[in-house]
Amino acid sequence: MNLEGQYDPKKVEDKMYKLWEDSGFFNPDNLPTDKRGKGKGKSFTIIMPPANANGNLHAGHALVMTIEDIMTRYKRMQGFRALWLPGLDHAGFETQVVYEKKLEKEGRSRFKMEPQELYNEIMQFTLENKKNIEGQVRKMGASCDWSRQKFTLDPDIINTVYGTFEKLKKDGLIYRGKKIINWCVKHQTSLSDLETKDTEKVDKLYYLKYGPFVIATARPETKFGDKYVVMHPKDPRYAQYKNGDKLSLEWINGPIEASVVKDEAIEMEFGTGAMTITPWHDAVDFGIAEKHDLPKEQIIDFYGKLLPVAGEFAGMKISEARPRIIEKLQAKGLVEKIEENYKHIVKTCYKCDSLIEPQIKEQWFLKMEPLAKPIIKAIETGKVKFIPEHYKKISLHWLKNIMDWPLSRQIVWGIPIPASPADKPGEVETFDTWFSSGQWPFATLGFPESKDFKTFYPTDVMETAGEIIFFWVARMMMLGFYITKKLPFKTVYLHGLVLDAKGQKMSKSKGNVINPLDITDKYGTDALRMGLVMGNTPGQSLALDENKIKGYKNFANKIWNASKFVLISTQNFTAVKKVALSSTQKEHLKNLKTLQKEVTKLMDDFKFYYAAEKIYHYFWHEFCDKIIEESKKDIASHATQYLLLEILSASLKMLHPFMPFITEEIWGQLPAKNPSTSLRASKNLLMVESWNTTG
RNA sequence: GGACGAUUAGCUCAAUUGGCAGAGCAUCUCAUUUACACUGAGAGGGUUGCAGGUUCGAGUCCUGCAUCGUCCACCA
Repeated sequence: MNLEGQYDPKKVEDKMYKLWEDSGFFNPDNLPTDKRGKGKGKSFTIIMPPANANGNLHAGHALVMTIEDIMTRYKRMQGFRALWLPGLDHAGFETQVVYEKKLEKEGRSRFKMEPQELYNEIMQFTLENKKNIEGQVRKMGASCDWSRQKFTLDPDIINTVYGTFEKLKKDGLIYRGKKIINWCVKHQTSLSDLETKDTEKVDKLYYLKYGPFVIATARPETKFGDKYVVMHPKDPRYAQYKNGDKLSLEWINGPIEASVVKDEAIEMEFGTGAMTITPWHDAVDFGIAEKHDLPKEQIIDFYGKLLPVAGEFAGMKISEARPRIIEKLQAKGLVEKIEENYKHIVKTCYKCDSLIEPQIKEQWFLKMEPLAKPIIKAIETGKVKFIPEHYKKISLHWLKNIMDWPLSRQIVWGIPIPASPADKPGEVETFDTWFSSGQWPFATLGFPESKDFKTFYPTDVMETAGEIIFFWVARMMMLGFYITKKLPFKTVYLHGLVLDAKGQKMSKSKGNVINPLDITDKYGTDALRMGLVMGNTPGQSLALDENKIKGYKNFANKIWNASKFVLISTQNFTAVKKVALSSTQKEHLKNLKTLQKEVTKLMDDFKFYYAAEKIYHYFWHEFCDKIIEESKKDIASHATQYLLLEILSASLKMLHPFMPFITEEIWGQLPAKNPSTSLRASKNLLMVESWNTTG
């Protein structure tokens, strides 16, 4: 009897993980083939969202590991050939940003480094993190198949990515366009719309005299080249002006000739209802210029400084130039009024919060509409199931309004875009990192020829954060379907954010970050896993309270002690053919079976929070508080001992997906295979035991 | 401006899809070494955000409103 004292996770976890890993059962090819369960050797696949190899495991990862491990262990016990394929993402821009911060601390800068030198350093950094994260994933008890682990920069993955790019090109879906993009001046790269965020800013709104018109602008520094004044065709105030009218007027640096353009894009209510356009530095203006075939001129360079067109202001930064330009305009009597406290929304870089400067740049774009079409249909006809369901609407809305995807990033850390005629010789152009991760399910399984692809694709469940539904999930569906003609997964399960105990978003600046490894150290992995799954409905954010986890540590100890009692009390238990159960005992077994059915259904419905609660409640308040207490009256009875062993073993099975370490440890100490009960402990690991086989 | 979610015990959340509103934590009372004090027995705590409607029956379905949150599109 080794169940001494209290449950000590430290004595069990590392040892147990090694035992599992050495068993080879994380690899579905090694699973026992004599399964009788529901799965009967069918495959079950989850591709792990590849963790960014640029830091440590955070609470969100811990949640991913917990939910996906629960699914995988459950299906494995049901007799499926369960594959959970782990991976890591080079996470292009994200990682480069992390590394740049590191460089900054060391007083260095990426712009003073040779691209290859920078690439090599980041690779080194990434490989170190990769090792780190692999250890942390193991610590969470993840039963994933390490032999199939993939990294987004593996040669075969890169090949797949290039193959997709070629095919897209051949089908006319890739084009090189000179379009307006989001430019981060600090990071010196373009960003997709998803990589920018909106920030409210208070500025001044300047009303400037532009010939007979008054135009409102918050950005006078972009106005040097403005030669078109636009108004709504139905605006009665400007009825006298016709599209194409020319007029001469005095502007910032002298007289110019301007033309009138009429366009519905103008809001009559805003400002004066008339505006000039700067197609190079504003998305709306760009659209108007495209529509009317107007010339576009760059005013601000890629470092945020004014170009020679600004005359005396050339070379100045925006912040420096703006007040001086206004001074000059005031001196010329061209400022009608200045509205203070003008609140508006500006785009900022989602990493560094600096203002996005829209720029026109030649880039690779992917036409999304043809890719989105079949996915819209698939979602509408229910070919893919969303959990929770409302993500269906969210996805459809996005897909139906989809924009072309700018694929180019001006960073070294990533997969280089092949044969890229970059704007300047020597300029780097790599794929947006989501272009490679968007191909993850089929790329990791070795599309098109490998046996794995044929066996495990399409995958069963894509479990990831609701936050990245557009970034990743939608794109995986589009690229996956485009390449393989099949949707990459049948079910999308989206979890919410993990928040701190007060429901606040965790952030380094707030200092409320909960490190899952600290929790594991303090309370054990099983307790953390329970804390992450209990009360966690899909899609909803979860407040992670340390007290809650402490409660599940107590539960682990409860399991430990109850098992101890059962094992000590049944030391002399011997098998007989017929067990003479009392009617109460029969009732207990019947209730157990009912519970098994309920839990199985809840697991099948992805209601892990509810299944966990059922088992928890049953084990503690039914088995421990009632059945064990009752048993003390006639603990010597054969039937009583049989009942205790039966319920204990069935409970361990149901608990295993949630609390794998403690249940496996106790399972190993149950009496050896016994023909009169369903116990068959000595040969098999619990992780490959059959899910429901009591009675 | 559009969409989506949330609103249930002091706190965090359930309620297996229309059938007796329930858990954990917290609080209070009792038990005092029991397999387990990381414990046990019990108690208090609710007009399910508001106003209507459908129904034998509504936390659940319908309509409107309020508050909080998230996402999308945007005004120079």
